[in-house]
Amino acid sequence: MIGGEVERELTIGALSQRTGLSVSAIRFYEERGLVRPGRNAGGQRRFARSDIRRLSFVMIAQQLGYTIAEIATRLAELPEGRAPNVRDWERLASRFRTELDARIALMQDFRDRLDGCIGCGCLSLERCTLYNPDDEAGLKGAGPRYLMGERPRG
Amino acid sequence: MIGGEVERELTIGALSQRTGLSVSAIRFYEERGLVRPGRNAGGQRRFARSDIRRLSFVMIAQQLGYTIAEIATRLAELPEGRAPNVRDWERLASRFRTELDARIALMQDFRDRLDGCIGCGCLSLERCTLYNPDDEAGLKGAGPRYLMGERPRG
DNA sequence: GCCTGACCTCAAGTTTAGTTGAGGAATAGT
DNA sequence: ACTATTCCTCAACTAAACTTGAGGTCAGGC
Repeated sequence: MIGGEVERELTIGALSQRTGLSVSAIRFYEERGLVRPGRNAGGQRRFARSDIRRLSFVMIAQQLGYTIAEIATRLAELPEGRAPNVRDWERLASRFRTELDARIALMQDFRDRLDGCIGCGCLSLERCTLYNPDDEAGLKGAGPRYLMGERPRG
Repeated sequence: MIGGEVERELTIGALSQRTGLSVSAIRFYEERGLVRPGRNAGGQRRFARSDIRRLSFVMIAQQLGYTIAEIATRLAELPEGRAPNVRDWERLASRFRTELDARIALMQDFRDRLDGCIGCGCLSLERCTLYNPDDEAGLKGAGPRYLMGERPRG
């Protein structure tokens, strides 16, 4: 059994290799509650194979602009005790997809408005639709970056 | 002349109101080279009206995931001495639009792959197309977040 | 049995993008 | 002239998301 293909649990190093995440990042994610590995007799972390998928999800969501805290909230929808099954993931993915669709639409809208606005020479970008798309306060300069369509709550 | 509609230059407070950015953020942007206001006799900043547009651009680009440093690079394409004209902005906007299009395409691609992958139950997300779209190393966990399609250079 | 490499904890450092506050000067309105 | 804003600088603080380092333990191959 060279290579241990059939192993049920993964060390942090193995998980790191599978996901591409650094070991320190995985430990950090554990601290933030994104994964909950068990421990072996010697106190070393042992991850479930399903954590590969869990961390993949984390990476995807991060690229989409979600913060660790927000992702933790999403992942909280997954079952606690047992490994998540296909249905669990599907549910998560479908909500996610909806958000992704919305974000894409927003981005397209944005691009179109950019076309009509920055390149128009109207010299009134300040009053243009770009910053008051829907009578909302638009961007706030407060705090670190929010991605498009993101809105700090609280 | 109530309201001073015809004034040529803006104080930092006026610029703040026009853009929605905080005064401290504008000062910070100056420090990072995104704007280069002049000073009046008393040492106070005086901004060109075109800086409204400049900062609007900064805000848009930021929402799209660009860092301040990257935005500074983009803005460096604008002329130094004179106020940028419509052509200058058009050039900037058209490159920007190209990038935006690419990003939207990537996001759509991503969404489609997400559909086929996270919800598929194949249990092999780890080897799926999501992380090796084009034989590139995919995501690196190194350093603070990169947005989709972003690639740390250097 | 030993040694190397992987793992452990905990504290401190890093980067990005700002905000907050102290202490003081300039401007605007009356 | 007086006073309330607004502005100035500079230093320090914040938050997110990690990384790095010190000092020490565990596991597996020979």
